[in-house]
Amino acid sequence: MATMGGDRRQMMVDAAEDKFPEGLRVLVVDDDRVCLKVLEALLHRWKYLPTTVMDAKTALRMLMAGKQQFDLVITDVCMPDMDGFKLLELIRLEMDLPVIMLSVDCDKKVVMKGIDHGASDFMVKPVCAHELKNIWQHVQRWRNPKAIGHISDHDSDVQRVQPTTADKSKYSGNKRNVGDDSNENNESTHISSTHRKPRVTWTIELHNKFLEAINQIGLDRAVPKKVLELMNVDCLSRENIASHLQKYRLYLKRVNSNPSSDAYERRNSSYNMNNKGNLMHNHEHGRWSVSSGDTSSWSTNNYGATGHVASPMNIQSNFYMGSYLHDGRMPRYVGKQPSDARRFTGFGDPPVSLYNNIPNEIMLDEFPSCNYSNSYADLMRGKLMEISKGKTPSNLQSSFANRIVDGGRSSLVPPQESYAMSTGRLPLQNEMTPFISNTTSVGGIIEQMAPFNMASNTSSVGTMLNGSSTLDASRTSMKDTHVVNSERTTSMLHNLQPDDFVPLTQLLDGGDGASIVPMQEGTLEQQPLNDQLNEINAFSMDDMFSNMHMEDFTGDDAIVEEA
DNA sequence: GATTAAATAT
DNA sequence: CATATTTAAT
Repeated sequence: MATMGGDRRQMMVDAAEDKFPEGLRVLVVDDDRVCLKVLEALLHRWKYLPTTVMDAKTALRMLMAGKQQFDLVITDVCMPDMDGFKLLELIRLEMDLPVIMLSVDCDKKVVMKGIDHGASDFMVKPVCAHELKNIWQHVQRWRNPKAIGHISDHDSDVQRVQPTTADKSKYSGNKRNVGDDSNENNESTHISSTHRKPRVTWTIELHNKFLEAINQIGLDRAVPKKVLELMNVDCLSRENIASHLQKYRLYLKRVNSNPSSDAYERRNSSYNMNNKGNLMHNHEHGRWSVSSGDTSSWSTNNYGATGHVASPMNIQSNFYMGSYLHDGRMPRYVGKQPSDARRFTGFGDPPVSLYNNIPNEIMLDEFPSCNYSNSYADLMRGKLMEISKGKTPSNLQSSFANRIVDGGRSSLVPPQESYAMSTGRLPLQNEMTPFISNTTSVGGIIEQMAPFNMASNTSSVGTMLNGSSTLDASRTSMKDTHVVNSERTTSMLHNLQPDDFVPLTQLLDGGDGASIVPMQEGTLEQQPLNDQLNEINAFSMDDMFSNMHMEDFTGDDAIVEEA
């Protein structure tokens, strides 16, 4: 990190050897003058170089100034202008420094709050000299988590709360997102010893990359390391991949072995498999999931709000290859929600066009036709109506675009995806200003979107994808994704994803023979290519309707109700 | 209170 | 590396 200069480094080296480092620059923040003085004196005694400040804002300014480089911050919790937690939060967000909290209050909650927010330690006032002696270890551990074990200090009644996991953090990885000013080469970035690694959110893009890699390597030969290499996403660690791979495999297993999990799917399997479509199906706990025969489609929000079709039909050993979704929840990534949200807000193309000549009325009627006249359907209908009339549904706000909301929890999203990221938990969920603030409406939006989507899906079957894609098609770039059938042709499938989605490339593979995918035959290939614009719609509608007719809906209803 | 994604441990 | 367990989130 920035604070580590040449001799700093040496210092750390010394520290690693357990040599007591001298001259660590400590910024002490406390509105209590006496405390400040005492701390200063004590720190001096241990050869630290303390700088004292009486308020958090000034402290922050000093820290931000950059000029002054500090190795460690000690801050009181209770301060008038800005409390220690806030300061801690900001520090976490903007820089990479260990912070020790100080408070007269040794209430467990307070202590935990500090720790949870990323404090390296929590000391209860009054602080004794010996407690300060080894604070350098925090610096060291912060910088190099694996180097040291425990901070040795036999504290009095000081509540040292240090997650055991802390010392165990291995692997560099740690990509601290925000403002990771850290320059140094990897190594330097450490993880807050006291913290869990930031949670990685597997966005659709990421997953697509993941799938690409898998496809390239072959499911059976895919190992985390290779996948990681192929993905070439630098914020991921091998562990992240391993974890995801594990989940993915479990998903595949489940899906393959337990067809019953989705009656609908079974019934339509043939369609499904070939299809281009993702079937929306079930969901658990009120969540919809998209199942597809294709790899890249996912629902973006918990309700399967978005469908993407992109599909490389590359088949992995089994048709399911791609579909990630798993139980209804897997794809809950919200990464691009914004786009989707935007899509529904009504700007851009008049929704009407989405349906390509099909009167809205019909659409509207058809969809809910699934006889449930439950509020959901109605709601949807309402929404759809609204939208189709070019209105922006009241509750859909565009402002929501570009926010990353992960059901309230924030996660790290690789920068390259240009998402705001947050540290594992630093960003207090409720006050995480910079990136995810004011999400209040977001939840609502998502909720609102759900019905809408369902509506489209409701159409039965699935369609989610289709329904959505239709929408997408109309307003998005219509990038084409080349899909190579195992066999020959490269059929062009429109990538219905919103522009920002990373299109799947690849696929040609032909992986295992299974790849049949005659699929598009019916629709796609036979479709007059020149239909260009309508192609998609046609295709979507086709599916939609065929599905609708194929099924009497009862099945779907059942599914729906199941929820 | 159950379920899950992702992290972490084995 | 695979698999199991834990954690933190809904």
